[in-house]
Parts: sequence; C-alpha cells; structure tokens
Amino acid sequence: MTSELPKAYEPSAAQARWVKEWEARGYCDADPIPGREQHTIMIPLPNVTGALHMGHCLNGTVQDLLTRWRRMQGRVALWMPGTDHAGIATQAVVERRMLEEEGLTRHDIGRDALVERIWKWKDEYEVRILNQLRQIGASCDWRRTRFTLDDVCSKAVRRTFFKMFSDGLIFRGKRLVNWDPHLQTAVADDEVYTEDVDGNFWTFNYPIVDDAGQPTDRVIRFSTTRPETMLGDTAICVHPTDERYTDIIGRMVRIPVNGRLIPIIADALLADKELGTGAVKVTPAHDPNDYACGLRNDLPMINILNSDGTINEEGGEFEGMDRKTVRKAIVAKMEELGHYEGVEDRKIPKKFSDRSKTEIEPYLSDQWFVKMDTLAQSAMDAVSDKRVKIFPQRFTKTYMDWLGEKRDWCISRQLWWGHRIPIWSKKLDTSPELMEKLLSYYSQKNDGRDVSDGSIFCPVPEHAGSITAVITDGIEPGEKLLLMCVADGCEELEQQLQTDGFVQDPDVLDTWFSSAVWPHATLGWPNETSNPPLAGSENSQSERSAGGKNEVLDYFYPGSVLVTSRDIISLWVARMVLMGLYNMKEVPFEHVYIHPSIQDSFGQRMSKSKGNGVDPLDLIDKYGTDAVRFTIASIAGDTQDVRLPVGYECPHCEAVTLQTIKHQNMKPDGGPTPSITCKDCKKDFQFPSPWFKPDEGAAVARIVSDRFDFGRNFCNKLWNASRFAFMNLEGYTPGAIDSVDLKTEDQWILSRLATTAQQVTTMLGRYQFDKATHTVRDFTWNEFCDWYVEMLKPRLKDESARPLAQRVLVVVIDNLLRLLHPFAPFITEELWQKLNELAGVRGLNQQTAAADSVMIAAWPWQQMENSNPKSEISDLSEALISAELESRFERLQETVVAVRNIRGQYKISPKEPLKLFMKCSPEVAAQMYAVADQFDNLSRTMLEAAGLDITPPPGAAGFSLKDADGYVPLDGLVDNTAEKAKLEKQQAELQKQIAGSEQKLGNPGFVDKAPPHVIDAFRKTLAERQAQLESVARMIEELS
RNA sequence: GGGCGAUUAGCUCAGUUGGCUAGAGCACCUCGUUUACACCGAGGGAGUCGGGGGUUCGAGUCCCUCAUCGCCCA
Repeated sequence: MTSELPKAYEPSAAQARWVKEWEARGYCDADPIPGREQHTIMIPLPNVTGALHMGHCLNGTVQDLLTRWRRMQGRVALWMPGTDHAGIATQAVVERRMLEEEGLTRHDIGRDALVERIWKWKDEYEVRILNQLRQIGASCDWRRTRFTLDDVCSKAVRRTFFKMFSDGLIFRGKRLVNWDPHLQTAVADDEVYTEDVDGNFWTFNYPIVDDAGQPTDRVIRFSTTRPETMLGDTAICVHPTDERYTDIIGRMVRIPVNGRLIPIIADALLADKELGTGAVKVTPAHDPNDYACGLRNDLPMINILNSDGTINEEGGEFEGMDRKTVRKAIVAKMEELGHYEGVEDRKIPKKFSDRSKTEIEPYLSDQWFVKMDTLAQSAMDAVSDKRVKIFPQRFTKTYMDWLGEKRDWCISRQLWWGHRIPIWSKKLDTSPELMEKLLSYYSQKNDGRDVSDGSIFCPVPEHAGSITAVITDGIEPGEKLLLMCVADGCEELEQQLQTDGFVQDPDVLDTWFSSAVWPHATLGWPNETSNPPLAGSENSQSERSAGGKNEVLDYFYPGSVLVTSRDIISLWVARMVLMGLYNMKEVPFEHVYIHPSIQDSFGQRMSKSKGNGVDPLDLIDKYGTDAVRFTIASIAGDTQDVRLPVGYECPHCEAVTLQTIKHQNMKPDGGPTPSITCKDCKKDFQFPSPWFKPDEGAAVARIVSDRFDFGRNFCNKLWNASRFAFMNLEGYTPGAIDSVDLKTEDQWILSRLATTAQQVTTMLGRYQFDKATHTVRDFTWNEFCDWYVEMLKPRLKDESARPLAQRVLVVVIDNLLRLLHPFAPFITEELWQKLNELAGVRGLNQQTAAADSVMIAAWPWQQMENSNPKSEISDLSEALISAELESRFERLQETVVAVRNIRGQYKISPKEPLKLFMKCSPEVAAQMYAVADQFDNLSRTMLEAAGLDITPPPGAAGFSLKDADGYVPLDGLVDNTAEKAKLEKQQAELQKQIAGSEQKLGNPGFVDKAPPHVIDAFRKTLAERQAQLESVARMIEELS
C-alpha cells in the first residue's frame, strides 16, 4: 500500500471538513465530570456591530490554543462563546444606516420598532462573527453560546441590579455628560472626537458690586470662547496666589445680562495666572472643569439648556434661542451694556459626536450610579492577595490605580438598545392611598423608622424579595419621588405598577454592566436549581441535573484564565472581578493574560475608525488558518505590541502594494469608488475598506502580509516531512523499541523531543506563546527535518534497519503532531488521520492504538498536577533527556558542517566522495566511529581514521573543533596559502578572545568581586580556547 | 498633566536575577534540483543595542536625563 499525500497542503478543504467533524463528534462540548479537573475560559464577548479583525484573531487564537492544550491534558475544557449587544455602538450603527438609507431617525419609528431592527442586525452579525470564530478553529462549546441580551443573561443582569439596589449600592445622582443635541442623547467619551476649529476668544468684564449690591468702580476682566454660558455662571474664579485679585476674593460681581450676583472665588486647580487675565468664569453645569470646580467649592449648578440645545427658562429673555444664535445675542448685549472688551481669532479644540457630527454640549443630567467604595476595595483585595493574578504582572498597576480612585460608576445610558433599568417611579404626592399603605407598613415593620431619608425598604410585604423601594427628591422643590425596583420574573408586579401609574425609567444600562456579570451569567446564575439551557436541545438532558442543583455553575465557576487586551482592564476586567465577588462570593477567574495589541506598519492601533483593520478571513483565505494561527501565536508574548505591515495583492498580477496612510484614508466622497494602480501591471484595482463597499463585479485586491509566510512555510515543511515519512512507512509493524538498539541519532532526537515537549509545556503555562511557538518550530525544522530525517534516509532503505527506524520515526511524528495541535489544529489533524491509517498502533514504551483524533489525544508531556484518564499515557519523560548526548551530537553536526565548508571553499561537488581523518581523544574517536555512516550520508565523507595517533595526511584541508581536529585529503587540490590564511584567521580570533579572557581574569576587581561560578566559567573557556589555539598553531606549522 | 510601555541588522521581533564573540524569521549575496519540501537545501554578509551621563570588575540589561512613538487615566 502506498499512501502518498498531495505535494502541498490544502488548507481550505481540511478546514471545512474538520470544523464540521469536530463539532459533530462533540469534541468541543464541555459537561461537568465529577472528579476531573476543569479549565474554563469565557470569551471576551465581541460586539455585534460588525466583523472580527486581527485583534480578535489574536485573542481567539490564544484562547483556543489554551483550550486545546488543556483538553489534551485531560481537563474538561470549556471555552464559552458569545457576543455583546454593545448598546451604544450597535444602536449607532443601525441608526446611521437607517438615516442614510431611509432618511429616518429613531424618533420617526419609535422605541419598539428600533429595537426590533437592531435585533435583526444582531442576528445577522452574530452568525457572521461566530462563523469567523469557527474559521479560526475555535473549539468553543457552541451549545452554550450566549448573548448579553438573551433570557439567561438578562435574568442575571436584572437580579444583579435588584440585589445592588436593595443593598443600597445603586443611587440616583447628577452628572455632566456629553450631550448630543441633535440625537438628543448622551454619548460615551469614546464616541466623541476632538477637532481644532476656527473660533473666537472674547474678553468681557463683570462689575464688582458692594455689599448692597451697588456697582463699584471696579470690574473683573476675563476671556471665554463660549459667551452664551454666562447665563449659567455661578462664580468667577482666580488663582489664590494671584496678587492682582487677592483683595477681591469673596466679593460679588453682577452678571450684566441677567443681573444675577455671583461670588469671586479662589481655586488653584481651575484658574491659571499665566493665561489671559488670570480670571475665569465658572459654569458648573456646562463645562467639565467648571463642574469639578463647582463640586469643590459647593457652587450652584444652573442648567441653561433644553435637551435640543435651545436655551431654557433660566435664560430669561434669551429663552428658546438656539445655542448658536444666543452666542451672538449675548455678545451684542454685553457690548450694548458696555462690558465688551474685545475679541481675537483662535483655534479652539471642540468635541463632536462621532455619529451625528454635531458639536457636543456638556450637559447636567440625572443618572444612575453604583457606589464603588466597598466593591472596588473587594476587587483590589482579590488581586493583592493573589486570588487573581495578572500576566504580565506590570498590568496590576493599571488595575489597582483605576480601582483605587473608587469613582462611582455611572450605569445609565440614554439609549433604547439594552437592558432597561428595572425602576418604576411615581411622584409621591399624587398617590395618597399608596403613601398611606407605605406608612402603615413602615410603622409595623420598620419600628416607625422614617424612610423619607433615602433608606431602602420593601413596599409590598407579600412580595418581599421581589420589590424594593426608595424615596428620593424629585426635580421640583419639595417634590418626593417613590422609586420601585422589581426583580426578574415578576411581570404581574410590573403590570400592577403600570396600572398604579408608575412609569418605568426610559434609560438602559451601560453595556459593561452586563459584561461584568458575564462569567457567571453565562453559566446560568442566578438559577441554582437547574443547569443552563443548551442551544438546539431544549428539555433534553442538558437541563436535567441531579439533586436540583446547577452543576454547570458549580463545576465551571470560577474560570481559569481571562484572555484580553489591556485597554479594557478597568472597564471590564476590574468590574468582572467585583461583580463576581459580589454575586458569587468568589473571583471569576484565577489568571488574566493581557496580550499585545496589533498595530499597522506606522505604529497605529488597528481599528475600524482608522481604516487600517484587516479581516482575518482575508488572510486565512490566502495562507490558511494554521499558518495564520501559528504566526499569531509566534508574536503573542509578554513584552510589547506588534506591528503588522500589510499590502494589497493586485488581483491581476499578484504584485503587492504596501498599504500607506493615504490608502487607509481614501474615501469616495461622492465621487467614484477609490482604486489603486498596480505598480507592476499598471492596471487599476479596488480594495477592501471600512469606508465603502467595492463596486459590484470590480477587481478587488486581497489584503496580504508577508509576516504570515512564517506560518505558511512552517506548515509546508511539516506537511512535507510527514509526507516523506508516510511514503516510507510501507511494511510498518508496531513493536517494542529496545533502547539498546537505538542509534545515537535516535537517542538524540528523543532527547530533543522530550526537551521540547517539556519546554513548550512550561512556556504555555506562563503564557509565553511566542517562545513556545519558536521552540516547537525550531525543533521541527532545524532538528527533526534538517538532521534526523536526513539521517534516517539510508536506514529506511536498509531492510534490516528499516523496522526500528520506522517505529522511532512514527513515535516522533506522533508526538510532534500532538505538540503542534493547539497551534495548528487542522494540518495536524489531517496528518494524524493519515498516520492512523499507516501506523494505527504505536508507542515508545507501550504499543497502543492511537486516539481517533489528535484533538482528543494525550498531551505529550505529563505533569504531576495533570493526568489524562481517558486516553493513552505519553511516552515522553525526563529519562530520555541527556545533555551529554546532545553535546556529543553537536560535535557530529559541527564536523559535518566543517566538511561542507571545505567543499564550498574548494568548489568540490557534493557527489565527490571525500576522506576524513580526526585527531582526537580515544573517547571522542569511539563516538566518531559510532556515527561514521552518517558522515558518509550527510557529507559524502568516509571516516578513515580517528584517534590520538593520527598523522596529518599530506595535502589535506583542515579544521579545528573544540576537542578534535579534522583533515580532509584533497589530492593536490589543496591551496596551502588559503588553508594557512583560514587557520590564521581562526588563530587571530582565538588569540583575541584569550587576551580578553586573560585580561578579565587578571583584573583583581573581577576575581575578587565576581561570583565564583562566573569566574570558573571564564577559566574553563579560557582553557578550552588555549587548547584549541595550540591545535590551530600546530596545524599552521604542519602546513609550512 | 499623571501612569505604563517602547526605541536592538533593510523589515518584523527575541535577548532570564547585569557575565564570555548580541540572536531568529523575512529580505539580500553565492552555490545547489541529493528519490519530503524552491513555501527547499548548503554557505555568507549585515547591528558603535535612540542620544548623552552615571553606578559597576563588567551594562542591550540597573539609575538619571534628553528625543521620538504608542496606550491608559485626567
């Protein structure tokens, strides 16, 4: 039977086949197995706004690598997939599209219709994203896929909110938000961009008044870019050490345009002596810095705007004017009143809303907050006492610093897409009968305690545990509001509240609120009596659980490791820890691995908004998933961010045009779709971009990056080495491998294989994916392929040597495929299947039938902590590792290289046989004889003689190794002058090194202070070099 | 403004608690189709480790400073 593989690996066919097959066989499913260790990773839920990019690809590769590795180690490895509703981002995308395509705003269609549209969008993109994940080989338990707005997660969010509210951790407060007057919503900081625009810098003055409020002869001058906000000024601020003003601090001034009296205050953080007049107006309700100043100095905060950006009733005569026109009116009025001093042109940084492109207005509004003091402290404690460890460690500082501020968390968002805040409110004074009911309840249950102070209480005793309430101040003076918070699963209560005239809060929760409970929400919390439902199998055994417990939650929580990027350490990681502690009393994961970010060739972070994103599927299409994963893994270490220069591959001639910033920014702008002219074939082509879709039927470039050659070349190498092996497995029989029969190269490759397995295992445990990848690559390429396979070739042709050679070869490939599987799952599976056909029973110590799939085979290195009860035990162990053997082999390699160099030097054909004489100790000579046939095989050289008594043959080229000298007779070909020059060069180098070492060892400072092992090492190398120098000198002598 | 990090070969990156002659892949040059692989093999050239100062017997590695870049938080 001959079983030849195709000459090249076909990634797409293998990927399509195994994605389906693994899932069908249930290899990715993780169900609790009592007594077995688990390994749990919760995916950093991607937003359903669009497609995945290279950052996700890196993130996913790392998680899958860990999951496959742990699964092979015998753990029940759960990788929980899912997506995030991503409140503002998703709603923004859908709204923008609606506006562009239909000219509709959300107010035109209403809340329910908008939410329905967003659900449709979500369904489409969720499928796309989960598909992309499958394409990168993600071995998620797809049955458990969750979405932050699905029933399971919603329940958890709702319960958490209720719990927090009832514990008094959620409160209502004011906050300055970025208000978009066009969309009439608050927007997040990251949805706001700043641009320098042409503006004016006006200077005005306010008259200082006396105690009676009458004008004095003094004024205070200040400059501003936003005169209209003087309607909301509540102070003038100067620096406390500014001598121009110290005497008037505490005096009052009158705002000319509305007559209000405001104080002159001193605040070193707001006022700058060097800037302008040194005095500034303070408008706490309409500027972030002024707001902070207002809080520090207990100033009134006057909101002068309506939500549409027009002036409200606080503006007096200006009420109803647009914020743009009121500015001119104010300036004119100030001029008319004689308080205008001048104006100059200036570039002014202004904030704009990403979505509507309108100017942002800082705006004071009612928001919901989570009290962070004790929660933040608990999350800090978890890291400081090492219940959660962050890798690399330096990121603990980011985490700690942010939590240490303990700033209350604003959780309300003025959006329609998200978890609606489960609060119903009603003005107390409009419902006397309810008030009556309440008060009677308090007097019974709360010992007559007055609850108008904001204490939490249960308003409906028969629903204790499902509803809590608080009384707060309303907007109107003296008004009281009754706020009711209802737990999950109490629809009738909600109905009752509606009937009673309560109104549900229109806001939704910050997306991060639901993300924060992700690690336990996905496992079914708060349901503690049954397992969470599985997709596609309602009511099957999935929900069944013995003893009325949620076994899934018990088993998989807490998780093992969170894999994410550093920009969401505070937004997400910290909040998951505190929510986990709050709801579960346990941290959500033991480790956090922060991986590098991917940048473009200019050091910019890859992101949609920069137009430099790369779709991993483009790269997978070009290089194959395994190549992409292998390359990605090779750059995921713990040091720094990584640059990924990409180019556009011409669809006509395949020439690559490197991507520049110009390409990233090309937009149609109403004109034709941008295109690039190929520098080689001069034809035009279009290219993928976040700004536009290529025209129907146009020739579109593919995004490529030669960094992925690294992985692609490796896969090719692995494929072909295996192909060679498989071609030589004819007649393979399993059988015991007696260690006395093993040749030097067999022992060496097994020693190197075991060392590699051990190192890779250690490195993966430390999240050093880059090192692990390079280690396994170098072993495969530089040791297995370049040396071992070459050495095996003659043995495979020799009938008597063949059976053993085949067995060892099979063992090495078997273990190599396992080691590589987490890095390159598809190609290793393809090869594993083939290997099973040819050598289904195999092993070093024990002959066993191989696993049906490499995905469920045992990891080749067993550690004490892990055992794999379901499958065969690995053969590799420390007993195989021998440093002495490895260094002995190195000498063989050096000898072969030296002979090859002589061929090169004298231009001798590789086919020309040569003779070799080695002058060396008897021990070394014995070792040389043991591998003599390999000199012939690898460098077509016969070892004629080796030993101390070798006399150099005449007319030979020579070389000197550390503990042996070699001579290759060249029959008059030899050029004595060149030989001499070569040796003299080596001699000079040795002398230089020896001089360096001697100088060092002659330095009293060094021998006195350096540690003994360093000094010994120097002495040893010095001695070796001196010995080698003698050899070299002698060889030069011999030539003369 | 505060914090974290980076700057090493043409490009992309490694470089353990300071210790012998600073490494790899790609690119480049020379040679080579030997029955796995040209996505290959055998060789080779290439870096005053961002600048300056300091500590030390010894600095790519530690400290200070300057420059440039990235990220997070104000």
